Amino acid sequence: MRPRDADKERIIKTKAIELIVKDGFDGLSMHKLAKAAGVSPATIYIYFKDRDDLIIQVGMEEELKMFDATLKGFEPNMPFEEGMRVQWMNRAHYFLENPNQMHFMEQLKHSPYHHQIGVRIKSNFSNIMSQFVHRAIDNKELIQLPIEVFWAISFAPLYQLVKFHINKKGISGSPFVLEDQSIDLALTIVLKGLKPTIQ
Amino acid sequence: MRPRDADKERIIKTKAIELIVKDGFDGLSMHKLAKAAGVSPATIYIYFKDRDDLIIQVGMEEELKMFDATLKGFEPNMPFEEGMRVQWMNRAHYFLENPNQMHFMEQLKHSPYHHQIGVRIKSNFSNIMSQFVHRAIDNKELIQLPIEVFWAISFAPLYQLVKFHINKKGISGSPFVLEDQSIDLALTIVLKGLKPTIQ
DNA sequence: TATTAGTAAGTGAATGTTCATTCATTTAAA
DNA sequence: TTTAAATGAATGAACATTCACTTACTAATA
Repeated sequence: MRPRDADKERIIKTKAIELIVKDGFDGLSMHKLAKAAGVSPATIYIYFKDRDDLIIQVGMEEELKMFDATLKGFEPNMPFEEGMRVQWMNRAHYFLENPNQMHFMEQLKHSPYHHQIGVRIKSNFSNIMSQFVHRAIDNKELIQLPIEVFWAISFAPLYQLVKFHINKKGISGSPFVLEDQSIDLALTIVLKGLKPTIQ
Repeated sequence: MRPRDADKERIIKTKAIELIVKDGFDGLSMHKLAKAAGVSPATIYIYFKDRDDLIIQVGMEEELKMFDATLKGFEPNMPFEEGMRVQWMNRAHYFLENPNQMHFMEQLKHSPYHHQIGVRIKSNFSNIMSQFVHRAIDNKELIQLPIEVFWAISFAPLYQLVKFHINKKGISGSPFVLEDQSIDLALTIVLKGLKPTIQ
């Protein structure tokens, strides 16, 4: 029996992300993808049931990779500030080193495919975050607040900064490059908002 | 001479947004749109040069409407906290009342169409915001920081909360409804982070 | 070790569908 | 009567997917 060429699945997935980032989901045709991957259109259907299955599989894989990267060196029982710093740096570095993946994930997140992806991954991840948040609240390192509010304040600013960086443009369309200094500043402000005021 | 039916352009634009929100840019076909709008496919081409032009025109119109809504009752020389509160409430209410538009704008923002839209609008808007921020910094109501960092911290959390609300799901996929109380709490935290600490 | 049978990988061309866009014609308002 | 709006059918390109076929590898056999 002839074995599968592991590279082929890899290159198909990679090129799919590239095409989607360049031309949107609109721009992902199976013929263009086959050509970009140096493969027959029929070959794609050996690895993926159909176009939707391809997009969903790629989405799930990327989501998983992102979570892995995010949680590197993170423990839910870390001191609050340290845990936040680890998460920020993990995310920032992963996104800055993988702009295509970040861009793809953002497109996916705002597309109708999103809700078909990754319930298992997400709930596992959010369990860890939930532990982290509740421990920090109990320890009076973090004010009392719903997890969604925590999430929005903690990470949405970082994502926005990375998006500016990836688009190479800030507000008003002026050139923008994200420096470590700005990441630090933003994190400091976020932490100041989230930590209880000492009386 | 027979005049244009103003309703027709209106309904084509509205249905385009609906279709895109439901099925993504992928799902916007001119035939489906024509059928949804109760119009011949050829009619669409009276109002719009082609599919791209339609998307871009709709995008520009929505961006403009959003900015108008955002700036209602806002003056760049307002006290910092008051200005922030006005902006938050304007945005929150506009998005919550126009979930389709919000969803559409978010899809657009992460698509390849985005960079073709609204340089003029954006730079006008960001001038106003820039004035507001610099005045607040000069007045010591706001710490010194780059405008992109300000933007990311100030508004990304609100957008994230609204997205949770529109998806009806928080992190982990648990049901979520955005209440005024959470908006207030989030704004309070953001302001605490942004305002200089009194020594 | 050499040969071969079996099997799934891999293919290019073909299929039928759907797509964006145009065209010849009709309709309705000025 | 004139003019542009409005149309349904037509056009050709691009689309996702399939199919009949070839290729390359494994493993059983001699």
